[in-house]
Amino acid sequence: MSRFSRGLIVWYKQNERDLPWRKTSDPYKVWVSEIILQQTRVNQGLNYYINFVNCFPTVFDLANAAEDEVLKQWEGLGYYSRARNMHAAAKEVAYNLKGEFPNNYDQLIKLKGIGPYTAAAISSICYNEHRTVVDGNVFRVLTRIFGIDTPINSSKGKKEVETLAHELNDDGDHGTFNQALMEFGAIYCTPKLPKCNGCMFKLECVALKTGMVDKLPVKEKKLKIRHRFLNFLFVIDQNNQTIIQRRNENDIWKGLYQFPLIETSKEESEEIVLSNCNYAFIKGATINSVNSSKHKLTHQTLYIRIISLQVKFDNTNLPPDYQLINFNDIGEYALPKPLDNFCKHIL
DNA sequence: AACCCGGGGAC
DNA sequence: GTCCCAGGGTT
Repeated sequence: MSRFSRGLIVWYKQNERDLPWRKTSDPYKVWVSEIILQQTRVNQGLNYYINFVNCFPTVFDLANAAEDEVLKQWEGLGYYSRARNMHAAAKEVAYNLKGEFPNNYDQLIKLKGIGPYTAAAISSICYNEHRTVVDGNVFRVLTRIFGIDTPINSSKGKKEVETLAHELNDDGDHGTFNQALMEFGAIYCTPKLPKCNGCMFKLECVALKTGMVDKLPVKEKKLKIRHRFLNFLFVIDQNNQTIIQRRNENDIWKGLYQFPLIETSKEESEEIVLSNCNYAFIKGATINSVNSSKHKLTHQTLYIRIISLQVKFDNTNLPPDYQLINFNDIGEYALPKPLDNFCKHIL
């Protein structure tokens, strides 16, 4: 076995963080941790992991839960398809696989929400299958140490790093190697200000020798940011009732709940927004207040406006798919972050 | 291959 | 403001 893998694993055993999913061999819990940590830093996902496995201790508990319940646990974490796909996969495991979690890469990757990374992670960590993970950390560490300047978001660059990583994963403990490589990227070989001075690879790192540390990995293509103008109507009547609607379209926040929405293509005044919408329940309503905020996502900038309206509901006018609830029960529904912030603010 | 999907932390 | 995080699904 190579000096690289041996040294890395020794480093890991001395420096690994104390994290709950490293103390279990239950593939269900390892799976939950891997899904939560997709595109999510450990510090952001840690409490969600603890709450999630507490709420759904086994794959049967998750399978038997309602989707709204699962999404409520996921509220605020983002990328909600992870929760929906994990719920669907839990049903598959519980009902069609008799609760026995797939124990190899080829079966794991068939489950919804499990792609090449997660299948490699679970199969190597739980079953010591010889699979190698390639995540953002692995891309960064290996392109720097080996001086690879092929764009990592090209298929050529991906394959180059995958092949290298798999060759380096030549110690017998493949799961530990994978976790060590990712941990090294997360703690030492960070995107900004990596700790090159104390790095165990400082003598051989091509990027350090050639002054390319802050240039690698190379990524081409910049994404365009879409601007959207979301006007929500927070209507409330004398009995503290309000209207919500489940987002079921293929868009951000699918499966979460929102107040009645009027989306415009550009900034509009409240008067224009209200006059151009055909919600019957706002007839004769008076504006209590208007709350504006900007919510920045990776691919979209959302200009959020929440118009609070005092109304008297005429139940016959409630459109289909809209629900009348007591505002005191709003906490039972998973809300997009900006709406959750609003509700917490006015309570 | 290109695009979509959240939220937050570090700088 | 910029970058990117223990990625995956869809088209």
